[in-house]
Amino acid sequence: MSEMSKSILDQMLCFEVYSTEHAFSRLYKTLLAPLGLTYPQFLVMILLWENDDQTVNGIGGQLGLESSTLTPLLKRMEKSGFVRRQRDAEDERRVRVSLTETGDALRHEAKGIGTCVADATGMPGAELKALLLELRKLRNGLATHNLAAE
Amino acid sequence: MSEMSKSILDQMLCFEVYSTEHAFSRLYKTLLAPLGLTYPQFLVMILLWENDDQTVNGIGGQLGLESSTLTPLLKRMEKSGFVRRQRDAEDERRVRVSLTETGDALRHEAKGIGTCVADATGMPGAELKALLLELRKLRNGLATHNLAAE
DNA sequence: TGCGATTTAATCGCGGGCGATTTAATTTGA
DNA sequence: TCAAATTAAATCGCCCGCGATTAAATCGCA
Repeated sequence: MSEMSKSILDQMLCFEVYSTEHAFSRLYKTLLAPLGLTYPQFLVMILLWENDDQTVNGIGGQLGLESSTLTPLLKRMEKSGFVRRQRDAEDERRVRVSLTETGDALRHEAKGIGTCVADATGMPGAELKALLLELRKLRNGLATHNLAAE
Repeated sequence: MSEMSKSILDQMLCFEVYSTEHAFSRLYKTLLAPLGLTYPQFLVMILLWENDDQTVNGIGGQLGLESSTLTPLLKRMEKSGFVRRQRDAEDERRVRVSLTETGDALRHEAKGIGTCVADATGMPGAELKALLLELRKLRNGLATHNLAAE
């Protein structure tokens, strides 16, 4: 596959990214179901565990999600009892999202998940790390292009 | 970042895959909108352009999608006039999906898209190819694990 | 032969995901 | 000062994605 055209390469790459994401999603679904979290909800939790009390846009910026996606998602998380949503007193346009006791405690139950997934990949840490960096490069390239188009 | 734990690595990797997929999806959306296709619909078209007249399960197997996802998607594609859906006379359980004239002709209009995306990545072909192989490895690892869990 | 098991799509309900639009709060600047 | 521009979330309609279930056709085997 050395004389492959760029466009065929792209076709295969977009397919790989597409199906790898689905594979991750499926794996996480089974691991997260006992905790009562979905995969995107888990990503939000990771951000909040790292840095509690963030705005909707703040979270959206890090995950690349619009408020039209996040608002209903956060409402479901609120209903599940993991987060609180309250208007910022300083700036009433903003909604601040923060962990409840339950949400904070969930951190410990989620402890083993990462290692479990890393093992499921069947790839050594060094290789995963290299892949991570390549993906970041790719994403930055695409993001730059998406921005330029506006 | 050399003494990173496997679970942190996993967190970052799943995030990268997640957001890279979204970045691809957004880019394709803008490119495909003029053709009247969505990104998953485009993936189906690629399969049919390569190999016309496939069953729902055949397509689903290649894309990793369930009939519960494909049936409505294919119905929308049929309504758009790109494919035909008809019961297989040999085996009435099967539904065969085939290109219409319009769908086949669309192949030419989609010509430039691959190159366009490959350019948008801002990465040289060799690097993309290497990334492709790494992703395939990762996906196969995850898929194997998902199967083993059943 | 005929009946239970299997296979194939379709359906349903729910949770994402986004573009376009709306509403409300804040900022800007004439 | 105060009206226009901007910003933050929310809402709406549509498309995807899956698990669970269903309906129908086929297969397999006693």
